[in-house]
Amino acid sequence: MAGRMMSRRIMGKASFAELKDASGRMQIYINRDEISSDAEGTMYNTVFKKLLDMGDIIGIKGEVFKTKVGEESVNVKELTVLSKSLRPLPVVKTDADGKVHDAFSDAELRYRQRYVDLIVNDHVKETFIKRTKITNSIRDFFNKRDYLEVETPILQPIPGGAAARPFKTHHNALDMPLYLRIANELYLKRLIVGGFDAVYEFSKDFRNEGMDRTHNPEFTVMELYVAYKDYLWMMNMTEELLEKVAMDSNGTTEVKIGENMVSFKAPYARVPILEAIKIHTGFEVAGMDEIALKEVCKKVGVAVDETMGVGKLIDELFGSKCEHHYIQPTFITDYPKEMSPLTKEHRTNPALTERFELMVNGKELANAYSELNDPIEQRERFEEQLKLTEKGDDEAMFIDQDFLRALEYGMPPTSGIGIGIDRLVMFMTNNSSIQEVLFFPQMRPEKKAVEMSEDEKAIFHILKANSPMLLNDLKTQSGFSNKKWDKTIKDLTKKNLAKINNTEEGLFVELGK
RNA sequence: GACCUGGUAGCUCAGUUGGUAGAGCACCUCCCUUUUAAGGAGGUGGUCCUGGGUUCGAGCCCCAGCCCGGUCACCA
Repeated sequence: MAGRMMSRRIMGKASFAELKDASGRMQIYINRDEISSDAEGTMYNTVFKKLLDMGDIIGIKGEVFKTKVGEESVNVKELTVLSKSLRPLPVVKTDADGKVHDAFSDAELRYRQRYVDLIVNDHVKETFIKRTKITNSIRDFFNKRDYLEVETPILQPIPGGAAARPFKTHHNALDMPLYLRIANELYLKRLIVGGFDAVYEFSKDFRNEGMDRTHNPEFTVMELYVAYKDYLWMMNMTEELLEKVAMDSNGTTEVKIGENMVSFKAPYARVPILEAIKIHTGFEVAGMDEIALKEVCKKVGVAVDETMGVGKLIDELFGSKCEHHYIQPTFITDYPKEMSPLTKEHRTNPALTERFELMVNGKELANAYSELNDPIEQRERFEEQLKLTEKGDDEAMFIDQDFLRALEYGMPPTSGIGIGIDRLVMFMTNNSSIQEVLFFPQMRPEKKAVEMSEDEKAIFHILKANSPMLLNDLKTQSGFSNKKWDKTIKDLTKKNLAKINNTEEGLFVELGK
């Protein structure tokens, strides 16, 4: 067997050590005379005792036996050094009481050096294994129903399908801007137009917005579209899916999330959003216009501003007064039209749409619609969004003409859903931070300390006191010879510590960034 | 973006009123043949986040900044 040495106890001519591989840890027993072929016991005394450290990777051959204490161990007959660790490994030890000593727990180091985190913190590896179990469970559920997993563009000319600020980039050959997708919804619907009955995609989406413990600039959403279904059908499917995911990942439908026990056992409560607002604020807001809604917001202490339309106001009311109440999985349904430009009008109330969001532990986990498939109405809804943009809402949606053209060829009645995979994994693994469920969460780059020579420091200090300054003045003040000056200023600019600007008034030197 | 913590050895952390920089683990040296959180003895190891200031003297006090975390704001 082979693995990384995670602990070592040397007792004269015999030693115990622990080897760790992907499947776990195993104790090994090493005896000087059994692994050394020469009289000096080189392999044991020099190699094992002196040259090897914790964290080194070794291979062994030997026989399994039980020690006096009853611990299953391998009696090593042959030892091979496979790989040396040059950096000391943080050693985490757990005592008989289960108390952890010297945990590698600094969040910054753990995220920046996830490889170390994974070596020494076994529970971290468990989280990511569970993450894969969850996505496998979802794939399994869909594939058994013959839903087709597809891939759609990440680089999009028009960032559509959601309301968010995109990352922008540029394609040189085509000389055009491209955006990293904020959603893949409009592409999946094009595929439904194309004749697939059900398509899904695990989509890495990108949003250029704030970061906190539930938001990372890149994150994963699973989106599914099924033709000839509506949002009522989708609620039933969602219940079934989440019940299975909970069973496959945790072996139970009862999951502990923070302080709460959450049951993913179907069915889930269904509450219309206006009903929820009535329950938690006491106001009946159905049919209210913008002015009346702003009144209500003021009364219950929700901040409003000029750019907010009816949709956003209701969203705010729900977000700040209701959302956190829904701990057990609950479908919040029938959102007002203004908030849902891609959703089909409600079958009994034209002010509403056939949409639901699934709330779990007070957070949104999924968002689904009966999709709007009327191209004429879709165009009108987009135009309303455009008006919102003009009003100052910088997140209202762009108009995607090609998507409208696709709809004009006819899209069957369809229901779609997006499930936040990172959030789902956070729930199923009881983590409160998205950084704990992403291998490599986004971090600020590490600051590198730039080393300066004495000469460089001297010039840097003069410059720092008076930047920008004329190049000739700086040279004179430094008192350096021509050659020394030339070398020093070139090195400083190379390290981006200084910058030379050629302007009409002459050559200036300023501090770099 | 605002506010609040924190930043000291490879890791986890102490550091008193401002007066020589500390512990445990890791690492190095020595002793020990079935041990167990970490057997015993000795040793190496520091940009106390950075830059200014106050002071005879700063890890500690003051100012500015950097970075992590948290709360809020923003954000389907």
